[in-house]
Amino acid sequence: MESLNPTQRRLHQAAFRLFAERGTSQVNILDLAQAAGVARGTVYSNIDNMESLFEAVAGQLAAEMHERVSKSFNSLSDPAQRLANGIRFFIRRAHEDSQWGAFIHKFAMSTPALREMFSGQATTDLLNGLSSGRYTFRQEQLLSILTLISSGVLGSIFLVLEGHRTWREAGSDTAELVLRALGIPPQEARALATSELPVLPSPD
Amino acid sequence: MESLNPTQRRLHQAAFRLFAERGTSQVNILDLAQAAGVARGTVYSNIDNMESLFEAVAGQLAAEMHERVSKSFNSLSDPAQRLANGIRFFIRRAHEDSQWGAFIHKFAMSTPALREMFSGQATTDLLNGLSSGRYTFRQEQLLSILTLISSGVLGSIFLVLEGHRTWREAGSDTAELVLRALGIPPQEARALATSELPVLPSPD
DNA sequence: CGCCAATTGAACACTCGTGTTCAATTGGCG
DNA sequence: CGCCAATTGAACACGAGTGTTCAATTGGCG
Repeated sequence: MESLNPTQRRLHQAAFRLFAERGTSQVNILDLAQAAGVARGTVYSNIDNMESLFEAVAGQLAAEMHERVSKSFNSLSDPAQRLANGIRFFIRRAHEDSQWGAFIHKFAMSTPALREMFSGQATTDLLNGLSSGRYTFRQEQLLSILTLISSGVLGSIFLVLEGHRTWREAGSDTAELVLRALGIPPQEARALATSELPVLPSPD
Repeated sequence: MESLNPTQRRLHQAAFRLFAERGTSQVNILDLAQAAGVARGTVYSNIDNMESLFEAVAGQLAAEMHERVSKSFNSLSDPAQRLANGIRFFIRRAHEDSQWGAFIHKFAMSTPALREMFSGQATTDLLNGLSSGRYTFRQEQLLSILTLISSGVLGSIFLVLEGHRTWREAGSDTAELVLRALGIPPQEARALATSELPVLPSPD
């Protein structure tokens, strides 16, 4: 992952936009060149192929989001509050940057870097919450729970992108439902899910 | 939706298989012809184009599943038991017929017929359960709940297809978590989610 | 100013897929 | 047996995209 020159940066940004809007298979070299404001020849001399470009873009997005969420979690110790906030961070960001949302919604499950972004932090938090008695579930269910959370967040992002719900509604609903599923009492689940949501820290 | 002659039936079956395995954009006419054991010319004289073929296949699948699930529900009045069974029907079937599972997982959200299959029955059951006091959620949350259920089932199907969990585990976990999210007491949620699951009735 | 690396954009040769046409073949049925 | 509709498979004419090459142009910098 060499650092990028200005032309490569423009290509990556344009690629991100096009992938988000159309999906990988609908983006060709000419589109990319035009979107980046660059000649076709320049594309070939700056990237290897679409596939590695996609991996690079997805990896960058995953790393950036993971870092910002982790940073925000430094000041939170309660696993349930972290989970409620994590869920809402993703949903709010999808609303604030619909290209980001569309990209996540399309590709979150399709490449390891993005899957990891979703479940990495959550896994340890779930286990912490379980051993501290905050959650009540059986440990064998961990994978099913992670899946429900990831899928649920993606579904909510879709809802928000389509305009069926606001990010606040979708975010707090999803967080509340997940917490209830994990054994948090309804009233507390609701409080955690509707608490003030901090600004996501900026990356380095 | 004219009824199909034998050649068309073979084409639809082959298309179903290929769509499930590769996704729509990776299936071309020649592949389809070979998979159906038919000449390329025969394809063109039996179907209009890939898109309408896909719609037909998806519509047929949705109608068949919807009918079978509805039939099974005739003998169940408890909305929570219906929901637990509905969730597990989908997950078990994905296991028993992995092509079916792959098809659903890829396309469940991409065409109206399949979306309807997922949420049609569930909507009325959720509202019944709410007004009968079986569930505790706020009515504005209905859409978020439907999304969580649909997404969760799809995620579980993926887990089962990948071999990360058995259908029994994924099915009962998902049903249990959803019921808990809806306010069913944990112990009862578990009982409903692990109850004997009837055979899915055959279509007409 | 003049150098040099990067960019430009046209031209090529290629692959793969679509959709059409059509003469020849097949096979089920009266 | 012979008819006729369906199937076959090859041949066409396209269009779209890939990846390469390269002479000409640009523009930042010493």
